[in-house]
Amino acid sequence: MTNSTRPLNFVEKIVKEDLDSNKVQAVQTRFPPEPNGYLHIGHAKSICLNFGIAETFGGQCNLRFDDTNPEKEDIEYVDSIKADVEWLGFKWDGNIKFTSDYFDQIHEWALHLIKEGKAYVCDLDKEQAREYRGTVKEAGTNSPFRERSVEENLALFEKMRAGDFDEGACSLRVKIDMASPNMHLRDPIIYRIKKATHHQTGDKWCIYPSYDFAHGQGDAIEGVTHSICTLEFEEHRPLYNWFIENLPVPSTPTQYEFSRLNVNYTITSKRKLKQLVDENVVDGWNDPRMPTVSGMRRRGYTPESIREFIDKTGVSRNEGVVDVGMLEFAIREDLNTNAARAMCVLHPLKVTLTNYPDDKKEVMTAPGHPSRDDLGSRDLPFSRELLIDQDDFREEANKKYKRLVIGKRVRLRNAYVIEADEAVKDEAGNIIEVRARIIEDTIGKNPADDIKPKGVIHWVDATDNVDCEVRLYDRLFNDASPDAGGKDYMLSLNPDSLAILSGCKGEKSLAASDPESRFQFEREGYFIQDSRYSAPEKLVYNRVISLRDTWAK
RNA sequence: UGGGUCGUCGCCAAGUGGUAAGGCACCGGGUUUUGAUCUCGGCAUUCGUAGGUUCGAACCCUACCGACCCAACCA
Repeated sequence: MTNSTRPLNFVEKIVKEDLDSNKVQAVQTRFPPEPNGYLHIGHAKSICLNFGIAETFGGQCNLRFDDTNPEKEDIEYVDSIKADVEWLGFKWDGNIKFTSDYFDQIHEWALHLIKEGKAYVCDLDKEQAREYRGTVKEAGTNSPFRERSVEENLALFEKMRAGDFDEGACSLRVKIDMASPNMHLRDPIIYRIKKATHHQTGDKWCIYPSYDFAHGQGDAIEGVTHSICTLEFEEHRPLYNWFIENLPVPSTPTQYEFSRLNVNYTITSKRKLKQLVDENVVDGWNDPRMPTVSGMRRRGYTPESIREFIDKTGVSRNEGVVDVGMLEFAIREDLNTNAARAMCVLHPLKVTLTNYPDDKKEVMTAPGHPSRDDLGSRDLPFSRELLIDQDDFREEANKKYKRLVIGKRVRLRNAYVIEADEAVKDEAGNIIEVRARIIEDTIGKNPADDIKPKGVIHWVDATDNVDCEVRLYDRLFNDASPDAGGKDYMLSLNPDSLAILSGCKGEKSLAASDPESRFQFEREGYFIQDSRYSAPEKLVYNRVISLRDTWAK
């Protein structure tokens, strides 16, 4: 949600000014992904910006697939992108658009340019074209095919279209300036031969327009007023404008650039993310450790938290790196107020309450949330044998340790205060059981002798509980900038990014919970059932994020 | 000896000639049956550096330094 009190970002200011000055009547934006991969957190920023602006200024935002390269694109991606945009909570206006919807029009515009003497078919191959283009510091040279006649160009382009040439044999170029300091203006290629089947147009075409020759035109056709993209397209803007000025387009959109989102300890490059998937470093594009929208969704992030994170992170032209801590803060903030509480013991250790009758059973009642009555309450069976976490017991400890210690007391959350008497060990010396006593009449009140416990620990009944598997995630990379300066990010993978704990014991109420609902396992963190592996007979929980821990080990 | 863009607290980010918002992180106090939450307080005499203009500059000018982008028939 857009925070109404925050100042407008620079793009919003431009939109507001254009609206106030009547430069535009209504704002029209678009989110233009290429369907060649899954959406990640960086795309989420673009989505929030484009849809967000339309929303706050009463305009519209289209979803348009920029599908000018059939070799890299696939319908699978089209579907996942649609699902991700919707999940994030945005609705595009009208039908979904495809740049390929405009191929006929774009083709006509290519013809228009040829007739105007502004475009020509060039027979230079890739390598030759590169040589003629010059370098970033040296001017290029005109192609020897630059002065072909309009008739010849028309005929040649038609042969390209008809499939008479092999891929790479020639291309259609626009005649601008081979000496321009801007490389994109050195007679850019606007149509190339690709004998590939397109996911939308099938085999209708064997020539496809380039990004530069399609994007702005698509914007113009859709009446996009503000074409928002990332900084690397800045140098394309003169070309973008050139086409808008030299073609009889129906409207005149303007391109604005903002800096893309970078998050430390994270990579956001489709190619690199794909490598993690292909090499099975992760469990697919939606692995809970992936910065993809689908991965974050499976991890347990809420759409609200992602939108909030992006809002707090701002929009500017500064190339910065946002601390993952901000993302973690956003999801903790959301889940703290919205997730129901529950108890789950991750590393069970048996506690026998020696002064509690073997045949006695009680049912404790605990609130679903400390401050939200609407989240109801839950019943917690309690008996002589309980389970607590191994980390919550020590035979002896210093005063800083606020959990169970022999001879000391601790509060069992939502139940009695207990005092430990002895630790039972196996032959190897491992503690396998703690023998303790309850202090009578301490439910909801302090001990009568006024010796108050220092801490509170969570627990679960030793038999009346639900078994589950818990997956603890940590950052995928140990390096804050895994791929900076051409570093090999595969070398900084965190070997401990996933820890699978089996035999965890959760409180009884979990068995009946909705697979989609998120919980705070008290004193541990926030969890959600894993959409891939969890089943009613075998619950699997993903840890979304741990609780903030100032005690820090 | 090309062009473009950017440099405000550890991180993100307002401010655009009138004397440095906010968030994250961090550090303290209080509350607390989650070492959580909540709450109170602290946290840039300084805006990449050096000059200049001005009564007054982070904002204007000049030079310098640093970072990023551009030589796919990718987007």
